[in-house]
Amino acid sequence: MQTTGDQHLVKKINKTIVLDTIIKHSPLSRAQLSDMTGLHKGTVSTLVNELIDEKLVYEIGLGRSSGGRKPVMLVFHKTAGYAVGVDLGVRYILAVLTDLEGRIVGELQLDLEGGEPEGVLKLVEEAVHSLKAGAPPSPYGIVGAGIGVAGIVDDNGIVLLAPNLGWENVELQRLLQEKLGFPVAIDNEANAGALGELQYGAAREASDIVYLSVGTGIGAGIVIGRQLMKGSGGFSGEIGHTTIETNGKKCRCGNKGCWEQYASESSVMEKARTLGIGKFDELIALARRESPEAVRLFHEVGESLGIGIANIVNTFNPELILIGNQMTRAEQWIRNPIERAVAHRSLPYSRQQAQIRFASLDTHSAVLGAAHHAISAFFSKDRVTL
Amino acid sequence: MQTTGDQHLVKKINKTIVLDTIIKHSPLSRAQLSDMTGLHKGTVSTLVNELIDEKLVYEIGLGRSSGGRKPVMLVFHKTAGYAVGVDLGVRYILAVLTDLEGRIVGELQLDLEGGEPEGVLKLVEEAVHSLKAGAPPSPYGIVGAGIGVAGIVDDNGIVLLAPNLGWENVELQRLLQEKLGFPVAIDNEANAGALGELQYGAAREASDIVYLSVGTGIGAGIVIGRQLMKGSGGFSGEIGHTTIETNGKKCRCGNKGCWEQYASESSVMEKARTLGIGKFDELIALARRESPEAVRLFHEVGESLGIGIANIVNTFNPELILIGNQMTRAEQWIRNPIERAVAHRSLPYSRQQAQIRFASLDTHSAVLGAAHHAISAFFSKDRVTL
DNA sequence: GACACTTTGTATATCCATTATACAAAGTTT
DNA sequence: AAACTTTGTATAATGGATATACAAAGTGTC
Repeated sequence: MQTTGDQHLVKKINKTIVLDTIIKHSPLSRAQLSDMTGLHKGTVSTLVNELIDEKLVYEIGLGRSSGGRKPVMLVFHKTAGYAVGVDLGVRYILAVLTDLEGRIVGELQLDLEGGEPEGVLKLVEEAVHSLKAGAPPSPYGIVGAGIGVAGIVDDNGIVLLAPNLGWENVELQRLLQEKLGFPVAIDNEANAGALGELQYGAAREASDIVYLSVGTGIGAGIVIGRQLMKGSGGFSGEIGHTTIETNGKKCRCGNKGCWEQYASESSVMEKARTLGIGKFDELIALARRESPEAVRLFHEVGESLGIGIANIVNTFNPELILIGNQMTRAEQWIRNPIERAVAHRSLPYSRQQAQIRFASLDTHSAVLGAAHHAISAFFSKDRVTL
Repeated sequence: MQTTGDQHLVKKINKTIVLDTIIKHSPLSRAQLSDMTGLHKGTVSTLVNELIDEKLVYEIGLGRSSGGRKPVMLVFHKTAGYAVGVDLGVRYILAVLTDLEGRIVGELQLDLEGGEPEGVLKLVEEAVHSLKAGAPPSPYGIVGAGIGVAGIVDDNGIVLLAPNLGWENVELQRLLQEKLGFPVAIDNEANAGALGELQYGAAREASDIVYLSVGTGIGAGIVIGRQLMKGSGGFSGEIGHTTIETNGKKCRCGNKGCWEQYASESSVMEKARTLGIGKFDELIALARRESPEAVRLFHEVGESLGIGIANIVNTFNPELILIGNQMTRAEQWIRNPIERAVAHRSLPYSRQQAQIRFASLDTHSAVLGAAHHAISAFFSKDRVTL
């Protein structure tokens, strides 16, 4: 039994349009809203007044006249509530408190040494509580938390497998939600990153993008029509395990020649270790000092990255490919090799439209995406889009 | 200025729901419709009566009583109009006339030897006219034509490149529409095939599928949430040119190690030629007679197909992968090698959900998908879905 | 067969969004 | 100061959906 149409639905649709327009273009008058949305003046008035009652919008006073009565300017009440975003990495927990526009108002980072789910959960809980304590008073309080996890997450917020954390079948969503007392949403780290860039970063204007989280492994957050493509079980984007070398290096996953064996941070570090370099930071530092070996390693990983990116270009015809996570730090050395490989290996028509860029939110793509997930869940009750 | 909500929209939404339900479950009474859709009895009555006026639905008489007044049974008027589907292959033109439910009521096939767009267009036009002449009289007549082309097609129905036809920048949609006098829709062959299987074939119940057209090359029609994923310019699905062997065989596209160099019909035939076999039919015949060489060739191509399919499984997490076009004919020899390769090379969670099957419409996936495109365009004026 | 009960489908009233119209308030321009 | 503009609200009209009542046409039971 699908959702049918009635007046209530119409109102939801129009209210969504009005609120979205205010969020995107405020400050704005009712008259301007009517012009921009095509809704009748009276309709806009009614809806805006309801939004004001709900504390989601408020009036900031009069604007400039253009030959008549001065308009009352409206703005989105971005501090009507706050959201928490958590990036649950392998070696760290990064947590932020944001307002409803995704602006960071509190941040907290702590190191992690893997460990049992219970212990890590405790730490996450503490981090969230401490951020919550720092949140200014607001009508809605903390509207929810979003967590981005470096692992495979299913539709029910269960972490099926997080190899680098050593987790299997952890009911993260349920456990955290019980402890925190507000809604919790779980996503994998690449999807969270894609959401973050889509909403607040380099992909704000884009529609079809692929966000690549290049760290220990390679994961993709795939966005089609500004919506995450999650796959039938929520497992899509495990693109690091696609084969780019039929009889290539063995991978932990059981396959041979997986992309991430050639293009991930781990794959560079494996080679770097033969040069006596143990940490990614050191390798970056070496490359900065123009060490030919370090630069060569990055050139190699860049070419390998380019191969997989060309595959993405041919498969998805996206308008934008964003490279995120640790590997962004090597941008200056890998950019050219990537572009060369893509130029050689992708089809002209798709390549023309595909921009390749680096994540603009830096290390914060995933954590902001997670926060956005919470914010969007908060609004989703009253939202309908066509 | 987005579409806003009003009563007209509500009516469209509900009418769409009612018509879709009738199409899917007819024969059906108004009372049953009310139950199934959740719409009020009176609303259903009004909408059904309008659909009857529009000749899209009619009453076939009384049904069984279940302890009260007998219901009036309604059915979709599937012959209220007809659609034309054309599969414009490299060596043939296959055209069908279908009713509004996609059932074939006329078919026509002719050989093609490549050639200039003008000549081919003329042939297509003649084929369509001859099918149109055979269509029974109906309220709406021919509602439109859909064409599936073996090449790269953009959003405006321009065939940017059809290497095997030798075409470049042919304004197929405009040219045909002018000549035929009814709406024409152009798709590439893989997208058309995906649509066909989605609507009338093995994917009728599925939501996220990848249809692989494995012929001269390999193209994919990617369906997410029962919608074609077209990419930002309409060029998505050129999956045959993804790299599975970094330094592999050279491809016409300029890349090395493209999947279709190992897993397409052409790639098998290239090997077959060294055995003195010139036609795919011969190779199939040989394999039927259990020729070890022929069977070995198919085993090899099966394994290669499996590699790319595993990549698809990991990337998309689809519920269904359909293998279509010429290669379906080798099903009995390639099925096991494909499954073995996928089992070795894809991640367990995604693999569990991914069924791999062969196109159930056989050689007609694309032509029926093309016809469906025309039908759905005809209905789209009055359709809104949430 | 009479009676009670069900089921179907329509007719009419009510509800509630939007739009249309009118208008008051508060500007600018000449 | 007078004429015109612009903004925002109040009230009526419009057109959908739902709610209610009811007639028509069944079934089942004694």
